[in-house]
Amino acid sequence: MTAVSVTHESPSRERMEASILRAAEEVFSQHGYRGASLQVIADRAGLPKANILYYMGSKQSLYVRLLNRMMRRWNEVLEDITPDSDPAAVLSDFIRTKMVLGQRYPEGSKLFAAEILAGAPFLSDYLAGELRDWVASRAAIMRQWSAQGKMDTVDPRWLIFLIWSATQHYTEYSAQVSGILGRDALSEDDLESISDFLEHVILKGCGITTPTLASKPNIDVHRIEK
Amino acid sequence: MTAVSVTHESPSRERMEASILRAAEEVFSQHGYRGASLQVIADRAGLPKANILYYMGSKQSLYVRLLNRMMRRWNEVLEDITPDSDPAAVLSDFIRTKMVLGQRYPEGSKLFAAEILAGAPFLSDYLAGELRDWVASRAAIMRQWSAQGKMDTVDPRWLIFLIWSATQHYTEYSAQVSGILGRDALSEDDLESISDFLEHVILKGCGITTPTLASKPNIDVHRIEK
DNA sequence: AACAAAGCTGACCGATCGGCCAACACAATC
DNA sequence: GATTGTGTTGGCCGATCGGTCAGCTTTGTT
Repeated sequence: MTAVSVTHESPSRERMEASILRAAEEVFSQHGYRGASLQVIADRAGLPKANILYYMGSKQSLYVRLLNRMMRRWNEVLEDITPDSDPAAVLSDFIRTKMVLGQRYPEGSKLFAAEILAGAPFLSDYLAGELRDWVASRAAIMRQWSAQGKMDTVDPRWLIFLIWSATQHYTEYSAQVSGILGRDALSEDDLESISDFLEHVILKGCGITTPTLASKPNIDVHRIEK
Repeated sequence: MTAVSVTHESPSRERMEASILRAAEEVFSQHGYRGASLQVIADRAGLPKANILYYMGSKQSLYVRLLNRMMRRWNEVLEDITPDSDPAAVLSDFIRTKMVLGQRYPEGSKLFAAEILAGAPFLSDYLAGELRDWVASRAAIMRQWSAQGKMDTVDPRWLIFLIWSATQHYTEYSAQVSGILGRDALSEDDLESISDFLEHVILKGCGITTPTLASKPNIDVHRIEK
């Protein structure tokens, strides 16, 4: 033992666990909890199956660990929002951050999607607890924006769901999107174009006018607001 | 043999197959192709496992049959669209029809979602063929709408994806939605409210003004942008 | 050098997987 | 009443599932 720390792990163990988590995320995201097998995960990580269980204990604890990691990654979003915030800036940032997160963690996003599809057996507490509170608090602020005339009076919960679904679509349905577009993956330009489109439609659709965006033409012209 | 027909099946066989398909759709939609087991499907249908294979041949042919059935159900959508159509009417109908279809076939929608998540192993040909053409033809018409000044110049492909994702979200993520809203399922009023919201935001966001909708209030405010 | 602890893995466990088949039930035809 | 074709199913097959364990190697401490 090199350090007195009890909680900290050795560097080699960390590296090993990271490679297992990476492989497991790929397999779970494609086939869900029941459809994934430890043997396939082990093969993809280049390790014997018993080694996976040595580090992770069980299939379930490995899966739960991946879920928790993904939930943590999403927590950075829409944190600093107040009744005094500018809706245009906040929602634009929300949309773009979500798009970036989806591109940064495609497997994690799909993992989450598969968990929800299965009926959220491991996430039901989180959804009805933490996440519900998160939505409720943001919705309350958006309602104040509407009352202040900063935007149309729309149900903020539907707005949040709209942004979630529209952005996640491009990671979780990447097979469909790339099949239709005839590309293997989305390019940087595609992502920029999509983000611009979503910002334009959603902000305008919610009646959010912004001086910084007023001069911005729709989509087909290349200009950045200043 | 009662009838001369070769293609037609006996009523009892049809009833049996229908009950198998119903049970299989539930299981496949929750756990995906690999995660589903014939034993579970058989139990849910109240039949011995061998009976499933007698009627369906194999797990794969049962799965493919469900996929094809779901693709057929979706074909009714956005069929009658021309450059002369009214974008407001067409897109409003598109949004509402998609919402209704999602509610009518929730398991089928989830089945499709799981297939895409897995990388669309059984649907890649369909996506890159039929569906791509479908999108391309609709997109071409929408571009004409833009050229005619009927709507903003946006990429119609992103618009189609937006409507797909926003509507499908409420069936495929029903576990998340109901967890957050604290309900077991969405009510009729919820669905009406969501449809109104999506129509409002998307049409307005695309710069589509409509006389037929002018009398319709947005959620609560009586004013439509001019 | 001796010992202990941690890392590692082949072999094995009972359960379950998709699929096959022989045996049987049953109705219609001759 | 014998024959034939369809429906039905228990039992079995080899493969694979998640998980355990004994026993090996490697590393660190004294």
